Amino acid sequence: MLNKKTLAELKKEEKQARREIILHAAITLFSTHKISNVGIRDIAKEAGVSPALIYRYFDDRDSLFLAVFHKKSEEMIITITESLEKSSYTTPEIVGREFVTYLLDNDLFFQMMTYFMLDRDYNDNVVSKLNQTVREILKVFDRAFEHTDVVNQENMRMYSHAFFASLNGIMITFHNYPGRSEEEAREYILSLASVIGTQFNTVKPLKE
Amino acid sequence: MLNKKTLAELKKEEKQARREIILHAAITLFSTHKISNVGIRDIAKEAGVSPALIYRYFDDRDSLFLAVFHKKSEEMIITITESLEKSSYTTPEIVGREFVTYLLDNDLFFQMMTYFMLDRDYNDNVVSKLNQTVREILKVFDRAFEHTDVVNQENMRMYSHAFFASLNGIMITFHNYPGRSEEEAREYILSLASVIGTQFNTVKPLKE
DNA sequence: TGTACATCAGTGAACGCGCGTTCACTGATGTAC
DNA sequence: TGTACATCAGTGAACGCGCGTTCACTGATGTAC
Repeated sequence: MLNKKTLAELKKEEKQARREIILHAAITLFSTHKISNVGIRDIAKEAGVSPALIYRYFDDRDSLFLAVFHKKSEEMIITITESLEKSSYTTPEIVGREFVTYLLDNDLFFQMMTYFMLDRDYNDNVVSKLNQTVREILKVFDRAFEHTDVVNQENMRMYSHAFFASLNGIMITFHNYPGRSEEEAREYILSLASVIGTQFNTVKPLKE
Repeated sequence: MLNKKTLAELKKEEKQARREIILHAAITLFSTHKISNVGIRDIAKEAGVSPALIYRYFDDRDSLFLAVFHKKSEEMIITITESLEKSSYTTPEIVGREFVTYLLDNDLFFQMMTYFMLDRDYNDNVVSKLNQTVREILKVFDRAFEHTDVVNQENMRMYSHAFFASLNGIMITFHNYPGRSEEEAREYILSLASVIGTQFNTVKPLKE
């Protein structure tokens, strides 16, 4: 009986392991190629399996892509959270620089985020998991505004959202800004993130 | 002689007119479908011509798309500029609301802007025309900061860029935010734009 | 004015390629008696 | 322990579709003599 249970568990773990292998292959390719240029055949080849096998582990292409995004999001949240916990206090500017630095150093997470932000016609299943992931990301930002002197909770979330969106915008707008080297773009983006962060350090109330 | 000249001119105008017909067909389709779902055949059909004909007027698909973006950008710049000239003074908050309102009312311009911002592997010709267009758009924002008390010209442009990028980010991040109706999303985006605009009305200097 | 030729807009079909997904099948492992 | 059957991971090829672009061709108009 016990033996049977263990075997079933091993089976399950094995399946999970194979899923991870496919995910890992996808991540490898996404890191070295444009996401939209990576196909199921490529991932299968990289993972050393047949294309058809992928459909035993993922419903479809979108689900696989979303799984990668979810995985990368979790990594991001852990990294940023740990990094912020090291310092005794948190300001929007600090969170902003931290987040943007992370985006610059982890292009894949950034690419996946924009990929899902812009091309929205997924099935319900994908959309609902996507929301969950986005909400988790936003929580990191909410915390940056917890100790500012904003009137109420609702306002706090608005500032947090505005800040998060602004940083995304800076990345999207200037990431590939032409005529600049990668290093120059990086510097400029960090400067702009500081500009925004500074404006948010002590938030100004909206006109009533 | 004079007659000949006129005929040549008419010929040229005629060619320009046909180009416009194709552009107009593209705009019609882009306005009612997702940009990435509109193909050359669709545009040709809408314009009432053969697909092959389009290649007499545009180098390739990207060039046609870019021409649409350029046209829409010019419209945007004119509309915003005229609107701003009506009021006696300009603040970042006013420009911000104006711009975001325009984006919300003119989805096509917004879609094209993000389309070109994210998928950057065009040929040199397209890239250079794209830059030109983006620079023209940025000028509108530079003007919003001309009368703020920023130290120097270089700083001014940084604030202008940060502001522009922030508004884009708000649109991109919350345009399709799920669980909200279109009207709710619109309200929320305008609120966030105001939050950002307010922060920028009197810009705070960066730490030295 | 008439004729031979050049030019060029325009066309529909075809090329060529990519890609998500499915199909029919194999082979190994597990299960029931 | 042995045998018949079920289950299921896994496969390579094929399906089906879309789509940017080009090809070979037509027909009208302009040009030179």
